[in-house]
Amino acid sequence: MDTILELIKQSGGRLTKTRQAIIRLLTGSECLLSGADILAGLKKLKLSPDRTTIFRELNYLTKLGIVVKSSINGKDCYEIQDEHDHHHHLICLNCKDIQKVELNSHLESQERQIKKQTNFRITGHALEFYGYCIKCKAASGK
Amino acid sequence: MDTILELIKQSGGRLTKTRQAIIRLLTGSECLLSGADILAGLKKLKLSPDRTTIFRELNYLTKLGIVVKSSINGKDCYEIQDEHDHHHHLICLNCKDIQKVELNSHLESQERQIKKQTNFRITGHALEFYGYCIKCKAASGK
DNA sequence: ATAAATGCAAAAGCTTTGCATGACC
DNA sequence: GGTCATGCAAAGCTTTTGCATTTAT
Repeated sequence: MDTILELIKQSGGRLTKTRQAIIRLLTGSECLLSGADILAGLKKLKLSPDRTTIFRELNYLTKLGIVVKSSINGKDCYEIQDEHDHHHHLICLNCKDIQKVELNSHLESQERQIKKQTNFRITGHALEFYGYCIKCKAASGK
Repeated sequence: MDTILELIKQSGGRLTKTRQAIIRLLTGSECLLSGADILAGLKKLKLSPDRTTIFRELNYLTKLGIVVKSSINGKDCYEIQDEHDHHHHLICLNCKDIQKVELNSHLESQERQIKKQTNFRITGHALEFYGYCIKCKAASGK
């Protein structure tokens, strides 16, 4: 958290209320948040910035590498970049619920392999499993 | 290809020109195609259906399980569902180019593990690596 | 003949841009 | 005081919906 604020100041950014609240929301979240999720979270904190501000902020944080952006169901979703918390997501095709899942995966070694083979510089990855959560299994037609 | 057409007929669907052309485009494609990509491909074949038709068609094929939909850069992208061709994607953050990559991955066994642990019914997954392709490495600020 | 597919117009979501105003350091 | 951040209005892009018409079987 402190390193994040440091990074922002270093790059000439300011520590506004909204910015700090957004970072706190993302840091505290167990899962991916959309622009709308962030907006809802801020309202609970008695902050009501314009949607424009949210998106500008999220793009700003993405460019600084503080958050990671991914696309789910046509929406941009964001989460804090954290080398140590390595997880992925289960996305229900019926209720659109997203849940976190931990994998003891070999993705890191595979990334190294890909780098060698393709010369592509990998800066991150997203792994999403699609299907039906417990509640929606019935609705899925088996 | 024949099994696909069979599946469509069985479910009461018709084999229209556009539908067949879309399936051929997706079957022939090395990579994920967006709605706009499909539209462009059809124009080359002297077909110019409305955008609406494309999206309706892609949703239809998705529901039948013939194609798989995923979200990339805020756009819905589609590819033919193929159990045997198991690959993933490298997405350049700069030029948005998508390239295919083959992984000798352990994802299948991990899917089984997740099923046990969470009771989530997994029907598919998407693995995307983000970063910078060879051409764009320079533009990325190293 | 019947049900499915299409085109067109319109709207709905989500995200971005431009510009003037206001806030942080 | 200068630069960064914000709000508002408007536009952009992708996708969806409704309805009347056409087409495949």
